[in-house]
Amino acid sequence: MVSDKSALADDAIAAVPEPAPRRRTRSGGAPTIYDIAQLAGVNPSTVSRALNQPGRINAKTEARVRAAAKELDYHANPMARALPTGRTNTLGLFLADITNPMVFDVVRGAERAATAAGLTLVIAESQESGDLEETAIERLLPSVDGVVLATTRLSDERILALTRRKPVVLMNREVDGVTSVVPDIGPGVDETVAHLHGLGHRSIVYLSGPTTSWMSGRRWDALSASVVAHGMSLIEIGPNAPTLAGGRDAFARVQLSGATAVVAYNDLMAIGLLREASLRGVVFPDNLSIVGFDDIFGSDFTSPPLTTVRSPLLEAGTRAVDLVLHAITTGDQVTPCLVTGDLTTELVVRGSTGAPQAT
Amino acid sequence: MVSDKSALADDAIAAVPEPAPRRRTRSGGAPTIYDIAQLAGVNPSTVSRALNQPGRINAKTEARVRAAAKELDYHANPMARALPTGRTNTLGLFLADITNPMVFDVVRGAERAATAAGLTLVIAESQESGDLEETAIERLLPSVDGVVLATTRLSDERILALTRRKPVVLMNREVDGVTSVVPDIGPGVDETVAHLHGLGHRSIVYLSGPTTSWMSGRRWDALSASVVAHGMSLIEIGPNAPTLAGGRDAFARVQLSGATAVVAYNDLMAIGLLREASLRGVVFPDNLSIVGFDDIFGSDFTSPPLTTVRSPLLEAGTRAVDLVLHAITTGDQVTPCLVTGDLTTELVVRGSTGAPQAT
DNA sequence: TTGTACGCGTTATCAC
DNA sequence: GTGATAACGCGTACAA
Repeated sequence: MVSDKSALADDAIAAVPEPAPRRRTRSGGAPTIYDIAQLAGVNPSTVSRALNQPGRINAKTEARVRAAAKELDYHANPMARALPTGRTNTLGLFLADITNPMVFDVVRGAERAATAAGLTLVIAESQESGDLEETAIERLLPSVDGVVLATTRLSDERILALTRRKPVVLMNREVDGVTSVVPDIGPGVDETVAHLHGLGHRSIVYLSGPTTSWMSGRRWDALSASVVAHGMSLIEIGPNAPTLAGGRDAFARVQLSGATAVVAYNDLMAIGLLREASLRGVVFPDNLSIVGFDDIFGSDFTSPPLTTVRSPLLEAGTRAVDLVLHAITTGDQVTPCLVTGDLTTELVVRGSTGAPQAT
Repeated sequence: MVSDKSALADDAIAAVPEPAPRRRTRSGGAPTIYDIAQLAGVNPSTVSRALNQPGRINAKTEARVRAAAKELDYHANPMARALPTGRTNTLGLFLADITNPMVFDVVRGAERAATAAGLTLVIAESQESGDLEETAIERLLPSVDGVVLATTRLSDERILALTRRKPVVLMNREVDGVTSVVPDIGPGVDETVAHLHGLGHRSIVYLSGPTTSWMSGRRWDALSASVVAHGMSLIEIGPNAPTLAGGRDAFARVQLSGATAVVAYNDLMAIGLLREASLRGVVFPDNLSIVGFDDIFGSDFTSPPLTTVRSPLLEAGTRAVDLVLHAITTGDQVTPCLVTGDLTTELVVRGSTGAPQAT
């Protein structure tokens, strides 16, 4: 059920030296504190102390223990350690799609905070599948001290249920009773609408993401509000896959709509649309203006470069992990909250937007 | 040391309903088979069997156990399970830089193979730091059944040492005694050199990556061999950081060298150089031709689009995990080998290469 | 079919 | 300062 030999067959396989012998101790497993204890002539519990509470033990004994540990290439088993302590020193970051460059900054921010706290960050992604996400979380949850759901596709109920098992922080989504970090899209969206209005556009098409994306809904809401304030109109085309292909496939409908300005749910879609439109002879920004969200890797080297709403994703990732850490250290007794304040968005104007030219 | 309260202060924090109560059983921890046993009126070991060996137990008892488990929202603790069995059903994928789009396909390939085998893939990245990689591996190794090192910065010795602890498969690198998966760069490089030669170039500059990158050295070797065969010359500029910035920063030296054609260690560097050069007035491909490696996300929408050597990264990721799986199931008694055969590379010609124009 | 008892590697709580 | 011993949650021979 696991793998077949064919993986090893028929290829250009060059045999190499000796198949290194694994393991070197009695039980056949990795060296344990018992092995060290025996080698150093002390009690296993002394070994544990020597390694975890430096100084609180006879210097000579400690040295002997450390020497033995080094010789055996000993490494504490985190799982055995987690059993009595209940702590794994590990944090889980769950992503829906690791091939969306938008996660770069989230990961980096989370990593920075985790590393600073001496914790290891493990990343799992679900390929946009709620089921895969479900099982990944189920498997990993007991092995981590806390969790950040960066772009979850789970239902509100499932998320709330997780909350009762481990500290959970949500990103880019709000669920009642769950701590979450979501940048304030208001400023960026207002800038966008004002920018388009100033260029002469009177109507905007919103290319929405998946219906399971909470953030896609919020961006629509923010656009709606802002558009009204500017006396403009707004129509939705969607839902679409939040990918290059999703944007590309929406081109026909966009053209049919006669839109002069499109705001896409994210940069991937915006770029997908922009490239397909260019291929079909659309001239940017004369015939069409496009705005995306996230300011991802690559959004500044399309032709023309993409105007987009930038979010402080690195900050957000850091903040999310900090909140998990806080929940862990305070014994999980933290009031669910929504962090939004200084995480604001801004419009980055590039070449994909301009005044509509009468045809 | 872990986090300060400031993370929670001063921001726009909206308090939300009840801080959900965590945990619901005696010991204060997550529900265990003991809780289920008590609720179902059976022995803990019966619970274990009912859950792991469906059918091999009284149907009525099993039903009762399952009902109790569902009611308590029971989830087996993978760490406690791993202790007696020695298996975690988890694979580790280690990356040097998750912000390099080159990892997209590697991750997807690895995920596909892991999921097919019923295992969960956890990803860890080291931000190009050998030390961070070291500690991440140290922490995670005991918690996984096997490991894929996709772009490791570890020394040969350290890698070989890991081999003695858990099944390890290397990607994009060869180390004596370690199983590895490395695409055959020969064809792609030969095509590249022939392509440039055909355009009229007589000299090539190689923008090398970090000295810790094994693959950077191999690409140099392959270029050397091919260049000689074509009666061309080759010079190296480097080492450089394998990033956009690395390519950008190399521009001055490239210009100084008077090169007409540059082959960069990877697409990130190629794109960085291309963009900087464009900014400085270089006209592509008349003044300069650039070729990258990997065919990453975004390499097809630079101006001009990037000519690059594509590797079967998805295939390679799948293959690497299959090999780990094989090592696990056969009890680790696998001869180290090198898979290279059907993993071949090819040149993707785009607009960044052309005939050099006399100035 | 089900219960008993032990081990997995570590930490923590006792004595000494 | 150090040694013995009991958990931690689960799997599993072995006995019943």
